[in-house]
Amino acid sequence: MALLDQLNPAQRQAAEAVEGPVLVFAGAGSGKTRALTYRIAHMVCECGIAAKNILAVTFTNKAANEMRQRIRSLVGDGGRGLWAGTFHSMCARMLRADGEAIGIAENYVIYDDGDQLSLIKQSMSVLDIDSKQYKPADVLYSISAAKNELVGPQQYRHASKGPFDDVVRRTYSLYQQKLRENNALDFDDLLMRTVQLLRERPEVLEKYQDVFHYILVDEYQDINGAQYEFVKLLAARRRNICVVGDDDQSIYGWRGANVGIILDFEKDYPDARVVKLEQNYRSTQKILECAYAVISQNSTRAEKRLWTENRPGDNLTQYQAVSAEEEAEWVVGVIDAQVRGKLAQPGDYAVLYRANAMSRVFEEAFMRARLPYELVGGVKYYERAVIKDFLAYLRVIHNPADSVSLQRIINTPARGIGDKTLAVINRIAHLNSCSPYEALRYVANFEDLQKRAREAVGDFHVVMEQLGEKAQTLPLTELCRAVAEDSGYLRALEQSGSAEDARKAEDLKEFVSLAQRFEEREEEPTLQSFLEFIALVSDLDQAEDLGSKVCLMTMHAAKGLEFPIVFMVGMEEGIFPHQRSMGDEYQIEEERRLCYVGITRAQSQLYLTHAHRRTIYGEPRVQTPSRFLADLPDELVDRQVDLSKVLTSSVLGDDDEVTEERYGEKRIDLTDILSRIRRNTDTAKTRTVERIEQEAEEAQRDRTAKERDQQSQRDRRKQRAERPQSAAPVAVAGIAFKAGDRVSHPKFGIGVVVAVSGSSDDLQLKVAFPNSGVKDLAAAFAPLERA
DNA sequence: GGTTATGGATTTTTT
DNA sequence: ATCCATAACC
Repeated sequence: MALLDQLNPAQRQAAEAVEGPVLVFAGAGSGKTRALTYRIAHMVCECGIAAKNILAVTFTNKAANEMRQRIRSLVGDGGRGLWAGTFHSMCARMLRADGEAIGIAENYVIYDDGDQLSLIKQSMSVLDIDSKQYKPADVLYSISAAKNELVGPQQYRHASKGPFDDVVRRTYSLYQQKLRENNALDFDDLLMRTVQLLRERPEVLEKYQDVFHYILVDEYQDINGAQYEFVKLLAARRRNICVVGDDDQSIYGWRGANVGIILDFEKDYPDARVVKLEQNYRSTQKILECAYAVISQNSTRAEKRLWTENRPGDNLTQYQAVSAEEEAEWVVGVIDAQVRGKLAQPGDYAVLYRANAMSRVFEEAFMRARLPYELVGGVKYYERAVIKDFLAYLRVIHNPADSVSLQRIINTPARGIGDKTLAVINRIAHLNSCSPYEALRYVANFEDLQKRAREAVGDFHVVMEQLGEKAQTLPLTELCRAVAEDSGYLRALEQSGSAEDARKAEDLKEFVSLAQRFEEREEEPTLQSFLEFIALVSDLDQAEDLGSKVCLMTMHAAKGLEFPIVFMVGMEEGIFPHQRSMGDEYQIEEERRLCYVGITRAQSQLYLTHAHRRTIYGEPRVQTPSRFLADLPDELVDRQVDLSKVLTSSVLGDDDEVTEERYGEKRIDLTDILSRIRRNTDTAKTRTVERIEQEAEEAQRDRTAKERDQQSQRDRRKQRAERPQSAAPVAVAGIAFKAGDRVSHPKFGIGVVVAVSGSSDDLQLKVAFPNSGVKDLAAAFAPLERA
């Protein structure tokens, strides 16, 4: 049993409970993936279970790949045949194989959000619904929510029947019909229709039940109704179902995830074994304590508490900036100082924000400081217009019934086929009850149209027909090249002369080489498998050179990741928690979970910042610190609240913030803030000299150790989490300085303390000044003041 | 049929 | 502020 000896007792329990229903609560940083992979390895190597009888379902391709890889490295070829995939890819596969039984053609295409929206708009306009009064996006959202709960168009009845529900119901029916006509499924259909298949075709269900003897579901807190039913059906016979998740990290409720499902697991399976992974290997004690202080405010959660054998660590730092710009400057200043002082590398940092819109001011600050950064998320590769255009060509070739794609490309590049011509095409399609693509061939005889338009359509049709022929014979890459050439799209981009189009042309060429790589790698590189891959695998080209740069991302995007040093920025009411969540306690709880996720990303240091004034949608506003900041225990946070900022703007402004600053729901007046600040300074001062010296020395030792350390970057990160170099506070003339502090010097101006060394009598500070560079200063003599 | 003005809204986004 | 969509233009 040497295999499982490498797990802690709780992890081991999770791995050993092979038979029957198992619920694993896996807290942040508790070694969940480790427990899971060892569990599977144990099943294969020690229980004699064939890998091909195990199904591991995840939400992301990344998670699925990671699982596959780690299993392989544990058990080698024994792991061959393991079913590891996302819900959507498993469903797509099942529908491809058996969908015909419920009327799904084998060459169906998968519609993404954009495609869905255009089909919704199309449907609404047919139904003569005013898209100003009812926003298509809202309607789509409701339809999606219905599908996630397995409510079909017929059953769609809302409890509160209003005009909006009526609109949704009517649109829903037509939308589904249009999907059928286009031989398309949207993301939600993949799940809903698979459940339909399994419910209506017992022989199909049995077939899969006979394959998947053991089922494992990751991130179970994020599951929606359809996914729940899918898993439940597959597991019904053998009941070997192991689900893993953390209700405290459920942050996708707005996308249909239902935390209640994980909390109800024991109701579904009363004999379930429940394992809690509560030992955290990631963060310092203080970080975990703060995380708990926040999350424990939530009322609906399974009680559990992370603990760690890691060191207590540094206090958290809270910083109040004057403005969004100064907030970014401060964050970048701290990072820059620490990096220059060799306390950390850019890849050790993450800047986390609530919404992508906040990335910009940080990008600008990082650019000015010439610090390498990486924007994670944002506009995705496959969502770029060029790529979508090109894909639309491929999709029409594969499935001519796809009218959404046809509409996208029929005048891309511009060939003089506008709305009017398109309307004619649609009318012909309607009259002949054929698809718009088939209608193309009749346009030539349609006298209503100008000769020019008819010829343009004819030419386009010929090109597409020829490409369709080529698709039968040419391998994928060649086909892609032919499409790029014959469509005239590449030429149009190259000839346009604009820099933007030149970049698009490059993107397009890059996409062709991506197809080539797919062709070389895949066993069956058909057009169909390629399109499916693109639709379901969005994150193939991520995570390579990440690691040497500061990561900028949303807190959602950070889930599952860890960083030695984390900045959570924009900690203000209305931003975090977000304005649109503030009305509803349930949504506030999700925001709080998001805050918990953010905090638990940090291994050794955590900074929380908020701006006193911020321009939102072009309107300058005075901001209130986030209620989540008030949840943090005072003794664990050094709050750098600059009273002069508050006072200045309060005196200048005439709003009701004049005498009070709000900390969440607690209203406190300025004298209270003053006393808080004093208290915090005192805490810093009362640290014994020995203690401080010890920390400073430790930091120094770590630094020298690091020089020798030849481990890979990854290992280094880990180590830092366990024994991070501390920015040790040092008491000088009654003032505690630590790395990251802002100081002011009469000659050099404002700077940031980068490193501290020496004994209490002879303290040496390294201070980075933006204009004068890094200076070595003796704390006892240099005329330094806190800035 | 393509180009510029106006109005409106504006989170998060594993698939 | 800025992006997007529709509308009124050329």
